[in-house]
Amino acid sequence: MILKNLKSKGYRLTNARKIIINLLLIAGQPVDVFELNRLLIKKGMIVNKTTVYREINTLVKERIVKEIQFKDGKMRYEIQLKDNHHHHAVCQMCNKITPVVSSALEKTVNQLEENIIKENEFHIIEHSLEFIGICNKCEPSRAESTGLPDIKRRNPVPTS
Amino acid sequence: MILKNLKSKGYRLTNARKIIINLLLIAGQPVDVFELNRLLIKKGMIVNKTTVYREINTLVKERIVKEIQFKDGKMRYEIQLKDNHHHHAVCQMCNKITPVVSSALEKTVNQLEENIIKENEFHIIEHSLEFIGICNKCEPSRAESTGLPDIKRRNPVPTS
DNA sequence: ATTTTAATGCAACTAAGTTGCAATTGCAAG
DNA sequence: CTTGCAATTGCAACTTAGTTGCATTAAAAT
Repeated sequence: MILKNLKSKGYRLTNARKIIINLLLIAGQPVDVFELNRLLIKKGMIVNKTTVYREINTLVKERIVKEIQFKDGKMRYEIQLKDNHHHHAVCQMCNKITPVVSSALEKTVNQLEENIIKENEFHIIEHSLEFIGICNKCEPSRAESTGLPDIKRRNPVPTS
Repeated sequence: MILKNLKSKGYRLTNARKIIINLLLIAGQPVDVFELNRLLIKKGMIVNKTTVYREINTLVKERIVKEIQFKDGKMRYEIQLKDNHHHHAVCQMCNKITPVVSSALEKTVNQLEENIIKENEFHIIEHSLEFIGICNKCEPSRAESTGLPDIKRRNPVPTS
């Protein structure tokens, strides 16, 4: 369906495009370009990084892929499946990503968006909500160590 | 109070530190390092970018400053005042930032966080919620133009 | 005033992402 | 199935945010 949709819009179904879409579908969680490249190589395909970036931007533009930023300075990408709106809980230490779904939350957020549109006169296109924390697996090691978590961020927060 | 707090923890009250804190207090909205530098120069202070980055990281570490990412590839920083938890609506076109406050939303999010902690066994430290859209001022020009908004992003989404 | 150590500046570096351009390749039409 | 054209790709060089090591400077405690 994704491919057909793209084709109908004049895009070509190139190898790179098809494989990238497939990998993102399989991934099931946000991946960065480095990871995507690793997956491509594993599939026996070497795709230039320029192409990967351009391809992803095309998919973002066509709203097939959604961009997500955690705090490590790189964009991550996730396939947008219909009726699959969700958020993420990210472990500061191991970067493990857990999807978070809550209809109650969506309801409140949608309500709020309507209010913002009315009151602040601001047209909202989308929102991004991320939870940052420490997963169960990393929690013990954090308690043991003298230091703070081995946060994988571009801008590391030093030990307090 | 911020300065006293820092001093009590063994930090020195250097010129750069004091001015940076002041500028962030005055700014009242998230600023990036480029902007912060501009403000410093306007105040007659030239501070090396390394120092600015290091200073901000110190303030983040001490939870005086909060990091926020929109989608233009640079971190923004905002002073954390107590009882001032809020979110942001960002205009894709002009990058104008509007604070969003909603006690209903906080309530729902806190509820959700408790559930995540219980069910997913994930310890949540913080969350980030941003609304992306188009402000009133930019909306007309968008309607007129053939193309998409002049999105100020590192990874621009081309016109469809 | 002296000393200690945090903070600073500098220059060189890293890494994510972009750009211009020439070469390649889908794919539609004949 | 060949041809032509525009979309796509690869490459190399570039941009920009942020980092690091190290020598120097400057708070502030004594």
